[in-house]
Amino acid sequence: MSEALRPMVKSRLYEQVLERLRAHVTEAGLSAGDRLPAERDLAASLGVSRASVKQAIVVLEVQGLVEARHGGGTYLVRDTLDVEPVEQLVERRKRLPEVLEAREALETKLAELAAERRTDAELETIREALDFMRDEIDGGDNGVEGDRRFHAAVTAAAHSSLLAEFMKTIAEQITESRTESLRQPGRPSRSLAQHTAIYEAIAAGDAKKAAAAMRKHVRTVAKVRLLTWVPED
Amino acid sequence: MSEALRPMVKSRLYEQVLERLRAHVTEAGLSAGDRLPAERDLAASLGVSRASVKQAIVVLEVQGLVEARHGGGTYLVRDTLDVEPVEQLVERRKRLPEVLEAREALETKLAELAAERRTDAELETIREALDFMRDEIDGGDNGVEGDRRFHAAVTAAAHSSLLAEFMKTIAEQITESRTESLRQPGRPSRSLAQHTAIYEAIAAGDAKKAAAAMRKHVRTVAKVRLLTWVPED
DNA sequence: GGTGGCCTAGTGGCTGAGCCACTTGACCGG
DNA sequence: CCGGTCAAGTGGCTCAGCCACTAGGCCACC
Repeated sequence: MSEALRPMVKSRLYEQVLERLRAHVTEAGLSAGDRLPAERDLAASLGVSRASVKQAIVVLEVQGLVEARHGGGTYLVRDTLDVEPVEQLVERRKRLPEVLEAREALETKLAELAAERRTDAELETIREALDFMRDEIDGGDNGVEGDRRFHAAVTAAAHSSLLAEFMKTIAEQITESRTESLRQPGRPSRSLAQHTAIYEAIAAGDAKKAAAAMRKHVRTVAKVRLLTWVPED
Repeated sequence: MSEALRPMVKSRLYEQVLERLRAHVTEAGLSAGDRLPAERDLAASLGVSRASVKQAIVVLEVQGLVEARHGGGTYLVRDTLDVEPVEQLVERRKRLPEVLEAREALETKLAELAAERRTDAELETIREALDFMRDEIDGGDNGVEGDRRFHAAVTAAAHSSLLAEFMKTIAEQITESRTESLRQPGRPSRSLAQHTAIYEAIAAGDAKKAAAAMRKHVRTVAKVRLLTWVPED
């Protein structure tokens, strides 16, 4: 596998402008309310066209970091142009332990809510996911798809779009840990048992037991993941 | 009152283009992988300059909704251009019950982690917040600022930037419920007692007890809030 | 019948010049 | 001192055009 299939992402010009802009704000020690240089000046000093500067400013505008006043200049909204969005936070691999903590917090509550609110149809969907996982495992697979469906179904049954949204932001990282966890010998069948326990608590409408079962399950996954954890960079 | 103080939010042109673009994708039934019309065609059919179309596309690009390939066209990454960011979700007032659910999920875990990880300095900060709240209440105030500081200190002591980030997205809503809760007669002193219990569990390093105390506290707040809850729109 | 190279139309990336609308602040007359 | 005016500065937007790159058809060659 050579470097032939490298990322090869040619940085767009406005991205470079963005970086220079952030650097400028930091170096010049600008803070909220301060005015940025005029677009024309920025274009000239950065050696790019005004259109490219404009694109960068538009990006900062939609991110709420800057406010452009027609005829009055462009102003900083915060003390920095650096964005620390959840997405970026999640990017860092070393944050995986944090992701698993967050998962425990969220899914425990989701299981509790699901036990209280699930409709019969939603319960059926959860059951189907469980069956699917069982079939996968019986067929020699590790049941990762059934696992995914199960948790998705529980999340849906909890009827909390806010918690669901939080889950979505860490979904990718969870997928990683799921795959890794289920690769451990003997894990799939034990995982199925844990899922079954969660299902039964939700079916019975026992919120407390559902939460406890989910917590136990998630902690098991986290433990496996942490054992194989190797700090990076 | 004339129309003099109209909304006055002059929508930037690229924002209008953005809307038209989203509408087009929906109406034309485009899905992931499909190609958008060429920039020149879009500019012509929307009656704007190519630069404005470009700004809109740049916005979609940084949001990861679209992928522009130099010389190869611009392609949809998902089935829609609509974004449902957490912020937007939180905006809706009717979601407040969900916010309180999320708060319980997050803060319970935060208290647990704080009990395990807090440094002595962080514990001291939590204690100071508690003292501050007591002084406020003794002075006839409702202790809302001390309350805020307390939860902020616990969040910091948990050392989980991801959970902290989630808390930040619902911070504003929590402030509302906090104020409303502490306005109830007799609430401030009872709230102080609950906070003290949380503090002691964290001080003792008892994660389980800290989580339980925090859960109880948050549920009390949620209950008050829900009692005064009046569905809107 | 492939197979590989070439060529061209189409497309995004970017520029430069320019006009308009709006803001700001200094200047001037009362 | 006040109020109006005006010019410079600034963002909003357009137009026309060049370049770099991609995709797909075409053709010569094997």
